[in-house]
Amino acid sequence: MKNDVYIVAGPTASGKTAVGIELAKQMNGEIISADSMQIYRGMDIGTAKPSMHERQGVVHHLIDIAEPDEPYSVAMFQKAATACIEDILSRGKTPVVVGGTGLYLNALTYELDFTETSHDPVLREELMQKDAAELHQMLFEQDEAAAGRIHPNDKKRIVRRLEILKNEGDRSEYQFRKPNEAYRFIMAGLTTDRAVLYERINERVDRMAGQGLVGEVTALAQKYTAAPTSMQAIGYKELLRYLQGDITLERAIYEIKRNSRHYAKRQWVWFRRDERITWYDTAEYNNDASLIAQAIMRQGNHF
RNA sequence: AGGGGUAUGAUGUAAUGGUAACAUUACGGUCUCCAAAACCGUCCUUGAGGGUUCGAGUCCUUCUACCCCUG
Repeated sequence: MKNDVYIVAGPTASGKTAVGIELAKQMNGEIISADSMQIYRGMDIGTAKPSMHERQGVVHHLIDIAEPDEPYSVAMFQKAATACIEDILSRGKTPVVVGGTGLYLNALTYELDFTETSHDPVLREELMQKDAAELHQMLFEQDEAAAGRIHPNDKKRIVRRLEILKNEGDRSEYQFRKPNEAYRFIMAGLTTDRAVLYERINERVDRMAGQGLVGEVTALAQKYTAAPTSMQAIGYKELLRYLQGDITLERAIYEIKRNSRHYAKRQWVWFRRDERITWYDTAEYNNDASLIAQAIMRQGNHF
């Protein structure tokens, strides 16, 4: 019999953190964060990282495991999260994966093939200099199928594909979305009325500002000169521009709110098409994390 | 109150009298190692009325609103 692995997904500010903690408390579980930004140490306020107090003694994995200037990727997450699941199960506890990074969750629930591809920063840099049309032409010559699938303007994916082709040849034979059969995934999605969520996002950004987000970003900017991935995070990239004097603080806050709304929208789109997810409208549960956790446990039992 | 100026989508702007355009927002979507990233698509406009003209965002006129100057 396969072991259960609970997954709590949903857009930002939908209440995943609290529900995950309740779920873990009620079923003797531990939490694995599937969040591409809570990975980084020191990025606390802006990523809405749960404080030690909020964690209520529940063990959290994959939070604060990298420095902001260290590279991190899905491939590393896939490996680390799988190890965490095994570790938690071996101690007789239940893994509860909580997170809003869709690709990370897919890396766990599907058998995405991230076999050792040597990163080739030199090649990448070189290719990024070229214009999109030229790159797409190069891709077309080497892999017609991929060229058809990837939009000519999508430089990032074209370059990535060329990198794979150069370093390990064609591996187009792999299945597209092959489910990971190793565990029984119980997938729950949290959602609520769009206008309500957007309002909550706006309020949360104001709260983060009040809690000292500007100070947090200032400290990080002083400590790390180059942090390519982590400083793309919403709340950080905008405030960096403010600190450099490019935009006003008011404008930065406005952009953080807007970018957070866009992000939430993309998360919806991503998760909505995943028919394995059972959705819970948090308003129907009075936004009570404990009640929602109980409903998700019933979902697990009825599977 | 007198004089001058401006009026184009939600916002900022463009259009020798000749198909009203661009960016942002909003909305919809894509996704196999930077994913809070990257990329694609859709909607919405000439302040109101009258006139000149084959044809008006553009020229004339009245009104309205806003801005500046004077007292």
